[in-house]
Amino acid sequence: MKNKFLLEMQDRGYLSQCTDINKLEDVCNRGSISGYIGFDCTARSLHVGSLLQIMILKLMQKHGHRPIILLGGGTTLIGDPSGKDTTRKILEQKTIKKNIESIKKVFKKILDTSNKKTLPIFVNNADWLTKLNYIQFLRDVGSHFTINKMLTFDSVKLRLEREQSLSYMEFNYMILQAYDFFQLFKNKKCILQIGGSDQWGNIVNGVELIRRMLQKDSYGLTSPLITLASGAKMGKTEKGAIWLNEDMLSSYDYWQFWRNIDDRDVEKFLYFFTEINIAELKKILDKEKNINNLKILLANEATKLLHGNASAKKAEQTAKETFIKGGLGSDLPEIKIKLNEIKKGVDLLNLIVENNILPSKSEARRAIINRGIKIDDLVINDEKKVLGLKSFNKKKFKLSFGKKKHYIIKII
RNA sequence: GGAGGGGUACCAAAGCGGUCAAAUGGGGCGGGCUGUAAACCCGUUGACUUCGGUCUUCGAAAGUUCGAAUCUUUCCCCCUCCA
Repeated sequence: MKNKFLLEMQDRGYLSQCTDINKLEDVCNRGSISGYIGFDCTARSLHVGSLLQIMILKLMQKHGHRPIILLGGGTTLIGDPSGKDTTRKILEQKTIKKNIESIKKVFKKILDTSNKKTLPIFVNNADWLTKLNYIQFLRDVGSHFTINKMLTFDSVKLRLEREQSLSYMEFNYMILQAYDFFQLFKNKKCILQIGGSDQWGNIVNGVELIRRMLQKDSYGLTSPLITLASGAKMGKTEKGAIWLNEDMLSSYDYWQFWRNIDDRDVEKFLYFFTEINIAELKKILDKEKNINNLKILLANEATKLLHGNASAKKAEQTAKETFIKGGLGSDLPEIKIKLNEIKKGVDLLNLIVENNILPSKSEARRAIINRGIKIDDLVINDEKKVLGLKSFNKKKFKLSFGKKKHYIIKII
């Protein structure tokens, strides 16, 4: 492979399958192309599970191509059955609109918005999908799909095999996604669709639809599904989802997420989620044998991409202060208590719950019983502890829950 | 439309009149070991509590009973087979 863009895709491990890699290479060699990736709008923020896709868009820019971000305002109304066991709840249009606005922020942060040639384009498929005329659509588009074939796609097949119901609504998802590609091909000269490997079927459908309706070539390519060494899904734990929007997860917590990656995933993630060029990265990996330094590098680089260099450095500094020196880093979440309140005495359980350190008093109590709550590194044994002025003589102290969650308590 | 099976905590799954805030496994959280890792070990996992208890929970509602996740009725939802 000679095309620089595709070569780097491959070297970084972004490449899984392509509908026609040789032809795509020819097209890329001839000049700048536009390619799109679709994103779900089911939440106010994307999480790290979508980060690889964003990295690919960024890589396109690096090599002079234009990324198109399709925010699935229309398809989110339906719900993609790929990889889902059950129908998910249907969102209201209003919510989806809000989600889209919120999600856009992250793209604007990560992607390059200064170069006109590769300026990202945002599209919302609600713009065309919600205007479709059912009969017309069935005739124009539906006629190109056979049920026989649709039944063979994994997204459908798996559901049926597992004897899980699949609504007619969801069954149509793949047609709508194919139609999205068709629209973008026609109106934005978008010749490439990229997606996770679970999207392969949907992407191929789009390529075929374009061929049938316009007799034109388009291309699809997928990135591998990220597998964690632990077997868990990337960033998908219900409780601690790693959100990309800063109002949902602070840059410090984001940095911590990368710092705490499984040893076995570190090298792979350095290729995936940093912009360090490959030759240099290889050198670093060759030289640096201390896995913890590599994790710090990963955390810094990944945080830099999303929150900027200053935030990354601040997070690193805070981590150093907190974990190495056992002190107080400035980036730790701050809890303020008024002087006259502390004079009256502040109930520790209430303090923990009111500041969302734990969701209920019962859990807070349990944490104390399990020796999980510390003040200035001293284990609290008394679940009825009331903090008064005598408890300490500084203006600031550290409240810790477990080994990793620390808070600054500040008296004002 | 007909026949049957089923809906239990974050998930899976047991319980089928009191000893059930509900076995067990997974996940989560905390502790130990370590390197802010993994593996392993231990604890914990509805809420409130003056730590005596109290309140809410087994698809929904109503009922039987001293007492219901467990029995009855109606309703809602899911699955299988037949039409």
